[in-house]
Amino acid sequence: MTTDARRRGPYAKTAERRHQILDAALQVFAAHGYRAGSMREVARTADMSLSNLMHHFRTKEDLLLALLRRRDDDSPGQRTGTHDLVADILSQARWNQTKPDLIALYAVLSAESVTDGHPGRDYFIERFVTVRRGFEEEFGKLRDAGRLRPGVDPHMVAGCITALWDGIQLQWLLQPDQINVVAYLEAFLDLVTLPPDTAFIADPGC
Amino acid sequence: MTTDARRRGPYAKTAERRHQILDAALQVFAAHGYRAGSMREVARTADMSLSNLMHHFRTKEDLLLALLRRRDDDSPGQRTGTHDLVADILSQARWNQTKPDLIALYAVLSAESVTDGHPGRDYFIERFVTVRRGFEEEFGKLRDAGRLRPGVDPHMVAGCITALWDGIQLQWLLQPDQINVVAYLEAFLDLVTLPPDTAFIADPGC
DNA sequence: ATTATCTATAGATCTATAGATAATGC
DNA sequence: ATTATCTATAGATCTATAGATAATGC
Repeated sequence: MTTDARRRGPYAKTAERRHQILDAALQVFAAHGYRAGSMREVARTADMSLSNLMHHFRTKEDLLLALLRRRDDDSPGQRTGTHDLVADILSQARWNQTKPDLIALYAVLSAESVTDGHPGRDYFIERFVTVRRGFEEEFGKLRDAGRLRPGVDPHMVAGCITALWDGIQLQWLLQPDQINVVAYLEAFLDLVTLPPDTAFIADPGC
Repeated sequence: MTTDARRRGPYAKTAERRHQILDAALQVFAAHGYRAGSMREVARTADMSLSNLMHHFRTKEDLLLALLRRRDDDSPGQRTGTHDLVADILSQARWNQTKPDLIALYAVLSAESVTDGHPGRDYFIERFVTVRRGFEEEFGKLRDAGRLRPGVDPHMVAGCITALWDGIQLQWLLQPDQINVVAYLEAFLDLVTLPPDTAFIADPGC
């Protein structure tokens, strides 16, 4: 009844090897999407045999889910920096420009995930819920600090900035030289927020 | 030297047949994307043999491009209705909810088009340019009519609404019951525009 | 002795073509 | 006689497994 008592577990280098594989998968799925990206090419990119790849990740679906879950660990935490929401959003957007592969991965996979039987669907549903909820909370704080333009609803702003951000990054991926992601986000944030000092001026009304 | 003088051209029913095929392709590519959607399944959906399908569209790429180009003909013209831009945008958004297949097709293919060697890439680049330019012109008119909030740039609004619209539709495709596309668009438009009558009140300043 | 790695291959696709027959139009 | 349609198949994938050998750890 002892469920596999004599299991040894992964060797010392295995964690690093899996990390290398996920790096390769990121490249391949960003460049071709999940469906068109092949396990063979991931293996080739990671410099190993197909069988060895499939020893580490038993199915293609396992590989995708592991890749998606990794972001939630090693990404720079989506705005952990200062206590200024607007500045943090813009600095995250600036950082994104340095990782076009990562942006392409999420743009391509999130859209692909609406297709029939896509294994990433649940991940992206949950991710959108989480991201919107996080923004809503932070914009709520901003409103409480009197820094949100009157009448602006944190829930609406949260949904809008999530959608706007993804949408404008997609256009940027197609025309990197034509689209200034940061400028669009800044213009939108300017619309919904008030500058820190105006909080005093705005209150009395005119 | 006469370049094919004795060519007869397509038969009477051929145009309609091609239209049926494009309907099938819309279903298949919306449900699976371009790469994972197969010619076999398009043929099956259109109730014909694979070879017959490939007699009408010689390659899969031809089929995709024909499908993408068709939209520009038979869609309701992207806001031709009234002379009120805001109302037209919202009514178009409402109409979109009745065609989830069409929305999925464009969401999935536009993102897929950023992948290596995707045949739809040029189409989507041009489409985004056209859509943004159209919006910029229309929001420019709105500004000239004094209906744009002061300081709002038509170019920026054009880019923002294009991105926001696509982004929020993607979230709607994943969670149709949670996401109200029209409400988000309306909230954004409320931010950038002034109600028709306030134009008189707003001018003098306070 | 267990894990990591390899070569080889099974079985299921997929796009595209070859080559035939049926339907349509000059 | 040309176009529309079919069955059959070539050739190139792809995921996953079988079964062997090399490396690591108890």
